[in-house]
Amino acid sequence: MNSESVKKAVMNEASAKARKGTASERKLVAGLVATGEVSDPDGPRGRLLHAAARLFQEKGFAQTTVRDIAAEVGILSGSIFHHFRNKEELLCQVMLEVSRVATARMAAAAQESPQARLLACIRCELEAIHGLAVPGFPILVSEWRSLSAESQRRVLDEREHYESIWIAALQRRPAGVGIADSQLARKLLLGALVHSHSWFKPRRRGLTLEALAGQVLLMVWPDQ
Amino acid sequence: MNSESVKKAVMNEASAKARKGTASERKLVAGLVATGEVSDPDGPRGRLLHAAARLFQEKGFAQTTVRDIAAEVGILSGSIFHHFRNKEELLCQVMLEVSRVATARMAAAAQESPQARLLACIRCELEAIHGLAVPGFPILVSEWRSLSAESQRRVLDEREHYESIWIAALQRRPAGVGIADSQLARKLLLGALVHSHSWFKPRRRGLTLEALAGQVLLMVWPDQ
DNA sequence: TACGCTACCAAGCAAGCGCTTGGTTATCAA
DNA sequence: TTGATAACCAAGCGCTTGCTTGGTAGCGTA
Repeated sequence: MNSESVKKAVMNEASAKARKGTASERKLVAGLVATGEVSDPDGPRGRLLHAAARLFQEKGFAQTTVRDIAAEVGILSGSIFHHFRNKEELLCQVMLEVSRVATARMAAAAQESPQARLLACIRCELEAIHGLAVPGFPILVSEWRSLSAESQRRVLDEREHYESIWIAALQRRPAGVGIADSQLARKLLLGALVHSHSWFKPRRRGLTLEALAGQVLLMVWPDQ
Repeated sequence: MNSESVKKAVMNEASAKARKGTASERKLVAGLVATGEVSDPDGPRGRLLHAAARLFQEKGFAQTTVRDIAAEVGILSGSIFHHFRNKEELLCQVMLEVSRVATARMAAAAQESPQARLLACIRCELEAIHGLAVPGFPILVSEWRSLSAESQRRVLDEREHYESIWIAALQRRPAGVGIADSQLARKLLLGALVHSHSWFKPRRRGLTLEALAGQVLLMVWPDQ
Protein backbone atom coordinates (compact mmCIF):
# COMPACT_ATOMS: atom_id res chain seq x y z
CA MET A 1 0.00 0.00 0.00
CA ASN A 2 1.05 3.59 -0.64
CA SER A 3 -0.06 5.18 2.60
CA GLU A 4 1.35 8.67 2.63
CA SER A 5 -1.00 10.73 4.72
CA VAL A 6 -1.22 14.14 6.33
CA LYS A 7 -1.04 14.23 10.11
CA LYS A 8 -1.01 17.72 11.48
CA ALA A 9 1.83 17.80 13.96
CA VAL A 10 0.46 20.57 16.16
CA MET A 11 3.42 20.55 18.51
CA ASN A 12 5.88 21.17 15.71
CA GLU A 13 4.07 24.28 14.58
CA ALA A 14 3.82 25.63 18.10
CA SER A 15 7.47 25.06 18.97
CA ALA A 16 8.55 26.49 15.62
CA LYS A 17 6.79 29.73 16.40
CA ALA A 18 8.08 29.84 19.94
CA ARG A 19 11.73 29.59 18.99
CA LYS A 20 12.46 32.82 17.15
CA GLY A 21 15.17 34.38 19.29
CA THR A 22 15.42 37.84 20.85
CA ALA A 23 13.48 40.95 19.88
CA SER A 24 16.37 42.53 17.96
CA GLU A 25 16.86 39.20 16.20
CA ARG A 26 13.25 39.15 15.06
CA LYS A 27 13.47 42.75 13.89
CA LEU A 28 16.48 41.88 11.74
CA VAL A 29 14.69 39.00 10.04
CA ALA A 30 11.53 41.10 9.62
CA GLY A 31 13.57 43.66 7.71
CA LEU A 32 14.84 41.02 5.32
CA VAL A 33 11.32 39.68 4.85
CA ALA A 34 10.07 43.18 4.03
CA THR A 35 12.64 43.63 1.27
CA GLY A 36 11.89 40.15 -0.06
CA GLU A 37 15.42 38.92 0.62
CA VAL A 38 14.11 36.02 2.70
CA SER A 39 10.73 34.29 2.72
CA ASP A 40 8.06 34.99 5.32
CA PRO A 41 8.63 32.25 7.92
CA ASP A 42 4.87 31.96 8.42
CA GLY A 43 4.09 31.50 4.72
CA PRO A 44 4.12 28.05 3.13
CA ARG A 45 7.43 28.66 1.36
CA GLY A 46 9.17 29.89 4.50
CA ARG A 47 7.82 27.02 6.55
CA LEU A 48 9.16 24.55 3.99
CA LEU A 49 12.57 26.21 3.98
CA HIS A 50 12.79 26.12 7.76
CA ALA A 51 11.77 22.46 7.91
CA ALA A 52 14.24 21.57 5.17
CA ALA A 53 17.03 23.49 6.90
CA ARG A 54 16.40 21.69 10.16
CA LEU A 55 16.31 18.24 8.52
CA PHE A 56 19.25 18.81 6.16
CA GLN A 57 21.34 19.86 9.15
CA GLU A 58 20.19 16.96 11.31
CA LYS A 59 20.29 14.09 8.82
CA GLY A 60 22.06 15.44 5.75
CA PHE A 61 20.67 16.30 2.33
CA ALA A 62 20.76 12.83 0.76
CA GLN A 63 19.35 11.16 3.86
CA THR A 64 16.41 13.56 4.03
CA THR A 65 13.47 12.65 1.79
CA VAL A 66 10.93 15.06 0.38
CA ARG A 67 8.37 13.07 2.36
CA ASP A 68 10.22 13.92 5.59
CA ILE A 69 10.12 17.61 4.80
CA ALA A 70 6.49 17.57 3.72
CA ALA A 71 5.45 15.68 6.85
CA GLU A 72 7.15 18.27 9.07
CA VAL A 73 4.96 21.08 7.73
CA GLY A 74 1.87 18.91 7.43
CA ILE A 75 1.47 18.49 3.66
CA LEU A 76 2.03 15.67 1.17
CA SER A 77 5.35 15.26 -0.61
CA GLY A 78 4.05 16.10 -4.07
CA SER A 79 2.92 19.53 -2.90
CA ILE A 80 6.51 20.59 -2.33
CA PHE A 81 7.01 20.82 -6.08
CA HIS A 82 4.37 23.49 -6.27
CA HIS A 83 6.89 25.73 -4.48
CA PHE A 84 10.27 24.41 -5.68
CA ARG A 85 11.28 22.92 -9.00
CA ASN A 86 13.16 20.03 -7.40
CA LYS A 87 14.86 18.93 -4.20
CA GLU A 88 18.18 20.51 -5.06
CA GLU A 89 16.61 23.92 -5.61
CA LEU A 90 15.14 23.59 -2.14
CA LEU A 91 18.66 23.08 -0.77
CA CYS A 92 19.97 25.98 -2.81
CA GLN A 93 17.26 28.34 -1.55
CA VAL A 94 17.91 27.25 2.03
CA MET A 95 21.56 28.13 1.60
CA LEU A 96 20.81 31.48 -0.03
CA GLU A 97 18.43 32.58 2.70
CA VAL A 98 20.72 31.32 5.46
CA SER A 99 23.55 33.32 3.91
CA ARG A 100 21.45 36.48 3.82
CA VAL A 101 20.42 36.23 7.46
CA ALA A 102 23.97 35.39 8.54
CA THR A 103 25.34 38.36 6.61
CA ALA A 104 22.82 40.76 8.10
CA ARG A 105 23.64 39.54 11.59
CA MET A 106 27.35 39.88 10.93
CA ALA A 107 26.96 43.40 9.60
CA ALA A 108 24.93 44.35 12.67
CA ALA A 109 27.63 43.08 15.03
CA ALA A 110 30.29 45.63 14.06
CA GLN A 111 32.52 46.90 16.86
CA GLU A 112 34.97 49.74 17.49
CA SER A 113 38.30 48.20 18.41
CA PRO A 114 39.89 45.73 15.99
CA GLN A 115 40.08 43.02 18.63
CA ALA A 116 36.47 43.41 19.75
CA ARG A 117 35.43 43.40 16.13
CA LEU A 118 37.15 40.10 15.39
CA LEU A 119 35.77 38.61 18.59
CA ALA A 120 32.28 39.67 17.51
CA CYS A 121 32.76 37.90 14.18
CA ILE A 122 33.77 34.70 15.95
CA ARG A 123 30.89 34.89 18.42
CA CYS A 124 28.46 35.72 15.64
CA GLU A 125 29.50 32.70 13.58
CA LEU A 126 29.46 30.43 16.61
CA GLU A 127 25.89 31.52 17.35
CA ALA A 128 24.95 30.79 13.75
CA ILE A 129 26.63 27.38 13.78
CA HIS A 130 24.89 26.29 16.94
CA GLY A 131 21.47 27.28 15.70
CA LEU A 132 20.91 30.05 18.23
CA ALA A 133 20.22 32.55 15.49
CA VAL A 134 20.52 31.12 11.99
CA PRO A 135 19.22 27.56 11.83
CA GLY A 136 20.90 25.74 8.97
CA PHE A 137 24.24 27.52 8.88
CA PRO A 138 26.43 24.37 9.03
CA ILE A 139 24.70 23.17 5.86
CA LEU A 140 26.65 25.80 3.96
CA VAL A 141 29.77 23.75 4.61
CA SER A 142 28.56 20.18 5.09
CA GLU A 143 26.30 20.02 2.02
CA TRP A 144 28.39 22.11 -0.34
CA ARG A 145 29.09 19.27 -2.74
CA SER A 146 25.42 18.30 -2.87
CA LEU A 147 24.89 21.42 -4.96
CA SER A 148 25.20 21.55 -8.73
CA ALA A 149 27.95 23.72 -10.15
CA GLU A 150 25.36 26.30 -11.15
CA SER A 151 23.90 26.46 -7.63
CA GLN A 152 27.36 26.65 -6.09
CA ARG A 153 28.01 29.74 -8.13
CA ARG A 154 24.80 31.39 -6.90
CA VAL A 155 25.48 30.63 -3.25
CA LEU A 156 29.09 31.71 -3.57
CA ASP A 157 27.96 35.08 -4.93
CA GLU A 158 25.64 35.52 -1.97
CA ARG A 159 28.32 34.60 0.58
CA GLU A 160 30.88 37.01 -0.82
CA HIS A 161 29.79 39.93 1.35
CA TYR A 162 29.78 37.77 4.46
CA GLU A 163 33.33 36.63 3.83
CA SER A 164 34.51 40.17 3.07
CA ILE A 165 33.40 41.25 6.54
CA TRP A 166 35.55 38.48 8.00
CA ILE A 167 38.59 39.39 5.91
CA ALA A 168 38.28 43.06 6.84
CA ALA A 169 38.21 42.16 10.52
CA LEU A 170 41.22 39.85 10.20
CA GLN A 171 43.25 42.43 8.31
CA ARG A 172 43.09 44.86 11.22
CA ARG A 173 45.23 42.57 13.33
CA PRO A 174 48.68 43.81 14.33
CA ALA A 175 51.53 42.31 12.32
CA GLY A 176 54.32 40.17 13.74
CA VAL A 177 52.59 37.33 15.57
CA GLY A 178 50.33 34.50 14.50
CA ILE A 179 49.10 33.80 10.99
CA ALA A 180 49.77 36.81 8.79
CA ASP A 181 47.70 35.77 5.77
CA SER A 182 44.10 36.79 6.47
CA GLN A 183 42.62 34.58 3.76
CA LEU A 184 44.42 31.58 5.20
CA ALA A 185 43.42 32.47 8.74
CA ARG A 186 39.78 32.72 7.69
CA LYS A 187 39.74 29.27 6.11
CA LEU A 188 41.34 27.65 9.12
CA LEU A 189 38.95 29.46 11.46
CA LEU A 190 35.90 28.41 9.46
CA GLY A 191 36.93 24.76 9.68
CA ALA A 192 37.59 24.98 13.41
CA LEU A 193 34.30 26.77 14.09
CA VAL A 194 32.06 24.60 11.91
CA HIS A 195 33.53 21.42 13.36
CA SER A 196 32.58 22.66 16.83
CA HIS A 197 29.04 21.75 15.84
CA SER A 198 29.91 18.10 16.42
CA TRP A 199 31.32 18.46 19.92
CA PHE A 200 30.26 21.75 21.52
CA LYS A 201 26.87 22.29 23.11
CA PRO A 202 26.35 25.81 24.56
CA ARG A 203 25.71 25.66 28.29
CA ARG A 204 25.59 28.03 31.22
CA ARG A 205 28.00 25.89 33.19
CA GLY A 206 31.25 24.59 31.78
CA LEU A 207 32.47 26.08 28.53
CA THR A 208 30.18 28.88 27.43
CA LEU A 209 29.90 30.14 23.89
CA GLU A 210 31.54 33.43 24.89
CA ALA A 211 34.46 31.63 26.51
CA LEU A 212 34.91 29.44 23.45
CA ALA A 213 34.92 32.53 21.23
CA GLY A 214 37.66 33.98 23.42
CA GLN A 215 39.79 30.87 23.04
CA VAL A 216 39.29 30.79 19.29
CA LEU A 217 40.37 34.42 19.11
CA LEU A 218 43.70 33.36 20.61
CA MET A 219 44.34 31.19 17.57
CA VAL A 220 44.61 34.19 15.28
CA TRP A 221 45.33 36.96 17.79
CA PRO A 222 47.62 35.67 20.53
CA ASP A 223 47.99 37.87 23.60
CA GLN A 224 51.41 39.52 23.95
CA MET B 1 16.42 -4.09 -18.34
CA ASN B 2 18.66 -4.98 -15.43
CA SER B 3 22.05 -4.75 -17.07
CA GLU B 4 24.65 -4.86 -14.33
CA SER B 5 27.78 -6.33 -15.86
CA VAL B 6 31.43 -6.80 -15.05
CA LYS B 7 33.88 -4.71 -17.02
CA LYS B 8 37.43 -5.13 -15.91
CA ALA B 9 38.83 -1.64 -15.53
CA VAL B 10 42.47 -2.46 -16.13
CA MET B 11 43.66 1.10 -15.65
CA ASN B 12 42.17 1.28 -12.18
CA GLU B 13 44.06 -1.76 -11.00
CA ALA B 14 47.32 -0.53 -12.44
CA SER B 15 47.06 2.95 -10.95
CA ALA B 16 45.96 1.52 -7.63
CA LYS B 17 49.10 -0.55 -7.42
CA ALA B 18 51.29 2.30 -8.59
CA ARG B 19 50.17 4.73 -5.90
CA LYS B 20 51.42 3.21 -2.67
CA GLY B 21 53.76 5.90 -1.39
CA THR B 22 57.38 5.72 -0.28
CA ALA B 23 59.33 2.64 0.74
CA SER B 24 59.06 3.34 4.46
CA GLU B 25 55.38 3.91 4.00
CA ARG B 26 54.95 0.51 2.37
CA LYS B 27 56.92 -1.15 5.12
CA LEU B 28 54.65 0.36 7.75
CA VAL B 29 51.53 -0.96 6.05
CA ALA B 30 53.15 -4.34 5.46
CA GLY B 31 53.74 -4.65 9.19
CA LEU B 32 50.09 -4.02 9.93
CA VAL B 33 49.08 -6.57 7.30
CA ALA B 34 51.38 -9.17 8.87
CA THR B 35 49.74 -8.77 12.29
CA GLY B 36 46.29 -8.88 10.73
CA GLU B 37 45.45 -5.34 11.84
CA VAL B 38 44.65 -4.27 8.29
CA SER B 39 43.62 -6.30 5.25
CA ASP B 40 46.02 -7.26 2.49
CA PRO B 41 45.50 -4.51 -0.11
CA ASP B 42 45.91 -7.10 -2.89
CA GLY B 43 43.29 -9.49 -1.51
CA PRO B 44 39.63 -9.12 -2.42
CA ARG B 45 38.70 -7.67 0.95
CA GLY B 46 41.48 -5.10 0.92
CA ARG B 47 40.66 -4.08 -2.63
CA LEU B 48 37.04 -3.54 -1.66
CA LEU B 49 38.02 -1.47 1.35
CA HIS B 50 40.30 0.73 -0.73
CA ALA B 51 37.66 1.26 -3.40
CA ALA B 52 35.04 2.05 -0.78
CA ALA B 53 37.35 4.49 1.00
CA ARG B 54 38.06 6.33 -2.22
CA LEU B 55 34.41 6.60 -3.20
CA PHE B 56 33.09 7.44 0.29
CA GLN B 57 35.59 10.28 0.44
CA GLU B 58 34.84 11.51 -3.06
CA LYS B 59 31.04 11.26 -3.10
CA GLY B 60 29.99 10.57 0.46
CA PHE B 61 28.62 7.39 2.01
CA ALA B 62 24.95 7.80 1.09
CA GLN B 63 25.73 8.92 -2.44
CA THR B 64 27.95 5.91 -3.09
CA THR B 65 26.09 2.76 -4.13
CA VAL B 66 27.27 -0.79 -3.61
CA ARG B 67 27.21 -1.05 -7.40
CA ASP B 68 29.75 1.80 -7.63
CA ILE B 69 32.11 0.04 -5.25
CA ALA B 70 31.73 -3.35 -6.93
CA ALA B 71 32.34 -1.87 -10.36
CA GLU B 72 35.58 -0.27 -9.16
CA VAL B 73 37.09 -3.64 -8.25
CA GLY B 74 35.51 -5.48 -11.18
CA ILE B 75 32.85 -7.62 -9.50
CA LEU B 76 29.04 -7.52 -9.24
CA SER B 77 27.29 -5.73 -6.39
CA GLY B 78 25.90 -8.83 -4.78
CA SER B 79 29.36 -10.30 -4.31
CA ILE B 80 30.23 -7.56 -1.83
CA PHE B 81 28.00 -9.23 0.75
CA HIS B 82 30.17 -12.30 0.65
CA HIS B 83 32.82 -10.16 2.41
CA PHE B 84 30.75 -7.71 4.46
CA ARG B 85 27.41 -8.17 6.18
CA ASN B 86 26.03 -4.87 4.89
CA LYS B 87 27.04 -1.48 3.54
CA GLU B 88 27.43 0.11 6.95
CA GLU B 89 29.86 -2.57 8.11
CA LEU B 90 31.91 -1.77 5.04
CA LEU B 91 32.07 1.87 6.17
CA CYS B 92 32.93 0.82 9.71
CA GLN B 93 35.76 -1.44 8.56
CA VAL B 94 37.12 1.33 6.33
CA MET B 95 37.22 3.65 9.33
CA LEU B 96 38.84 1.06 11.58
CA GLU B 97 41.63 0.28 9.13
CA VAL B 98 42.17 3.95 8.30
CA SER B 99 42.50 4.65 12.02
CA ARG B 100 45.06 1.90 12.45
CA VAL B 101 47.25 3.11 9.60
CA ALA B 102 46.98 6.73 10.75
CA THR B 103 47.93 5.76 14.28
CA ALA B 104 50.94 3.76 13.16
CA ARG B 105 52.11 6.66 11.02
CA MET B 106 51.64 9.10 13.86
CA ALA B 107 53.56 6.90 16.29
CA ALA B 108 56.41 6.64 13.77
CA ALA B 109 56.66 10.41 13.44
CA ALA B 110 57.80 11.11 17.01
CA GLN B 111 60.32 13.90 17.46
CA GLU B 112 62.68 15.21 20.13
CA SER B 113 61.77 18.79 20.86
CA PRO B 114 58.19 19.57 21.91
CA GLN B 115 57.72 22.05 19.07
CA ALA B 116 59.07 19.71 16.39
CA ARG B 117 56.89 16.97 17.79
CA LEU B 118 53.71 19.03 17.54
CA LEU B 119 54.67 20.17 14.06
CA ALA B 120 55.16 16.53 13.07
CA CYS B 121 51.65 15.73 14.31
CA ILE B 122 50.19 18.52 12.22
CA ARG B 123 52.12 17.54 9.12
CA CYS B 124 51.26 13.90 9.62
CA GLU B 125 47.55 14.62 9.85
CA LEU B 126 47.68 16.96 6.87
CA GLU B 127 49.31 14.22 4.82
CA ALA B 128 46.59 11.81 5.89
CA ILE B 129 43.81 14.29 5.10
CA HIS B 130 45.11 14.98 1.63
CA GLY B 131 45.39 11.33 0.77
CA LEU B 132 49.18 11.30 0.46
CA ALA B 133 49.48 8.45 2.92
CA VAL B 134 46.15 7.31 4.34
CA PRO B 135 43.41 7.41 1.72
CA GLY B 136 40.04 7.84 3.43
CA PHE B 137 41.06 9.80 6.50
CA PRO B 138 38.54 12.64 6.10
CA ILE B 139 35.77 10.02 6.19
CA LEU B 140 36.44 9.64 9.91
CA VAL B 141 34.98 13.10 10.38
CA SER B 142 32.64 13.63 7.45
CA GLU B 143 30.79 10.33 7.70
CA TRP B 144 30.74 9.99 11.45
CA ARG B 145 26.98 10.23 11.74
CA SER B 146 26.47 7.63 9.00
CA LEU B 147 27.60 5.05 11.56
CA SER B 148 25.31 3.27 13.97
CA ALA B 149 25.87 3.92 17.66
CA GLU B 150 27.47 0.50 18.00
CA SER B 151 29.92 1.16 15.17
CA GLN B 152 30.73 4.61 16.54
CA ARG B 153 31.80 2.99 19.78
CA ARG B 154 34.09 0.56 17.95
CA VAL B 155 35.75 3.28 15.87
CA LEU B 156 36.07 5.56 18.89
CA ASP B 157 37.91 2.82 20.76
CA GLU B 158 40.30 2.42 17.87
CA ARG B 159 40.96 6.17 17.58
CA GLU B 160 41.73 6.60 21.25
CA HIS B 161 45.44 5.90 20.90
CA TYR B 162 45.72 8.27 17.94
CA GLU B 163 44.13 11.09 19.92
CA SER B 164 46.29 10.41 22.96
CA ILE B 165 49.39 11.03 20.87
CA TRP B 166 47.97 14.41 19.90
CA ILE B 167 47.09 15.35 23.46
CA ALA B 168 50.53 14.37 24.69
CA ALA B 169 52.15 16.58 22.09
CA LEU B 170 49.89 19.53 22.89
CA GLN B 171 50.50 19.23 26.62
CA ARG B 172 54.23 19.83 26.15
CA ARG B 173 53.58 23.39 25.06
CA PRO B 174 54.84 26.17 27.32
CA ALA B 175 52.17 27.83 29.44
CA GLY B 176 51.11 31.46 29.21
CA VAL B 177 50.22 32.06 25.58
CA GLY B 178 47.58 30.70 23.27
CA ILE B 179 44.95 28.11 24.12
CA ALA B 180 45.83 26.43 27.40
CA ASP B 181 43.34 23.55 27.30
CA SER B 182 44.91 20.79 25.18
CA GLN B 183 41.64 18.93 24.62
CA LEU B 184 40.04 22.11 23.31
CA ALA B 185 43.05 22.92 21.16
CA ARG B 186 42.93 19.45 19.62
CA LYS B 187 39.25 19.73 18.66
CA LEU B 188 39.73 23.13 17.07
CA LEU B 189 42.81 21.93 15.20
CA LEU B 190 41.04 18.84 13.88
CA GLY B 191 38.27 21.00 12.46
CA ALA B 192 40.70 23.41 10.84
CA LEU B 193 42.82 20.62 9.37
CA VAL B 194 40.00 18.46 8.05
CA HIS B 195 38.30 21.43 6.44
CA SER B 196 41.51 22.12 4.54
CA HIS B 197 40.51 19.15 2.41
CA SER B 198 37.96 21.36 0.67
CA TRP B 199 40.29 24.21 -0.26
CA PHE B 200 43.94 23.13 -0.07
CA LYS B 201 45.69 21.15 -2.79
CA PRO B 202 49.36 20.35 -2.07
CA ARG B 203 51.66 21.87 -4.66
CA ARG B 204 55.32 22.53 -5.13
CA ARG B 205 54.67 26.18 -5.91
CA GLY B 206 52.48 28.40 -3.80
CA LEU B 207 51.47 27.14 -0.37
CA THR B 208 53.18 23.81 0.33
CA LEU B 209 51.97 21.29 2.85
CA GLU B 210 54.98 22.01 5.05
CA ALA B 211 54.32 25.74 4.98
CA LEU B 212 50.67 25.19 5.84
CA ALA B 213 51.68 22.98 8.76
CA GLY B 214 53.92 25.78 10.00
CA GLN B 215 51.07 28.29 9.89
CA VAL B 216 48.71 25.92 11.67
CA LEU B 217 51.32 25.44 14.38
CA LEU B 218 51.14 29.18 15.04
CA MET B 219 47.48 28.79 16.01
CA VAL B 220 48.35 26.76 19.10
CA TRP B 221 51.99 27.73 19.60
CA PRO B 222 52.51 31.40 18.79
CA ASP B 223 56.11 32.57 18.41
CA GLN B 224 57.38 34.86 21.19
C1' DT C 1 38.93 -38.72 -7.52
C1' DA C 2 36.43 -36.70 -4.14
C1' DC C 3 35.83 -33.00 -1.07
C1' DG C 4 35.46 -28.54 0.84
C1' DC C 5 36.36 -23.85 0.62
C1' DT C 6 36.71 -19.24 -1.32
C1' DA C 7 35.20 -16.09 -4.51
C1' DC C 8 32.16 -14.99 -7.53
C1' DC C 9 27.85 -14.60 -11.04
C1' DA C 10 22.99 -14.19 -12.59
C1' DA C 11 18.69 -12.82 -11.51
C1' DG C 12 15.66 -10.41 -9.12
C1' DC C 13 12.83 -8.86 -4.93
C1' DA C 14 10.81 -5.43 -1.85
C1' DA C 15 11.16 -1.00 -0.46
C1' DG C 16 11.92 3.58 -1.10
C1' DC C 17 13.10 7.43 -3.98
C1' DG C 18 12.12 12.06 -6.64
C1' DC C 19 8.77 13.75 -9.25
C1' DT C 20 4.33 14.12 -12.39
C1' DT C 21 -0.40 14.42 -13.33
C1' DG C 22 -5.18 15.64 -12.95
C1' DG C 23 -8.30 17.26 -10.03
C1' DT C 24 -10.22 19.83 -5.64
C1' DT C 25 -10.77 23.54 -2.34
C1' DA C 26 -10.39 28.18 -0.29
C1' DT C 27 -9.66 33.08 -1.07
C1' DC C 28 -10.42 37.30 -3.03
C1' DA C 29 -10.81 40.81 -6.67
C1' DA C 30 -13.77 42.39 -10.55
C1' DT D 1 -21.62 35.79 -9.68
C1' DT D 2 -17.87 34.78 -12.04
C1' DG D 3 -13.18 33.84 -12.72
C1' DA D 4 -8.44 33.76 -11.61
C1' DT D 5 -4.98 32.15 -8.53
C1' DA D 6 -2.55 29.88 -4.75
C1' DA D 7 -2.21 25.79 -2.11
C1' DC D 8 -2.88 21.39 -1.77
C1' DC D 9 -4.46 16.10 -2.28
C1' DA D 10 -4.64 11.40 -4.25
C1' DA D 11 -2.54 8.27 -6.93
C1' DG D 12 1.05 6.35 -8.91
C1' DC D 13 5.02 6.06 -12.49
C1' DG D 14 9.64 4.88 -13.50
C1' DC D 15 13.71 4.16 -11.47
C1' DT D 16 17.33 3.07 -7.97
C1' DT D 17 18.54 1.16 -3.76
C1' DG D 18 20.56 -2.48 -0.46
C1' DC D 19 20.38 -7.02 -0.17
C1' DT D 20 19.03 -12.26 -1.01
C1' DT D 21 19.08 -16.56 -3.23
C1' DG D 22 20.69 -20.51 -5.68
C1' DG D 23 24.15 -22.00 -8.30
C1' DT D 24 29.09 -22.57 -10.19
C1' DA D 25 34.15 -22.29 -11.40
C1' DG D 26 38.64 -22.88 -9.62
C1' DC D 27 41.90 -24.39 -6.34
C1' DG D 28 44.32 -26.77 -2.65
C1' DT D 29 44.18 -30.92 0.34
C1' DA D 30 43.40 -35.71 1.39
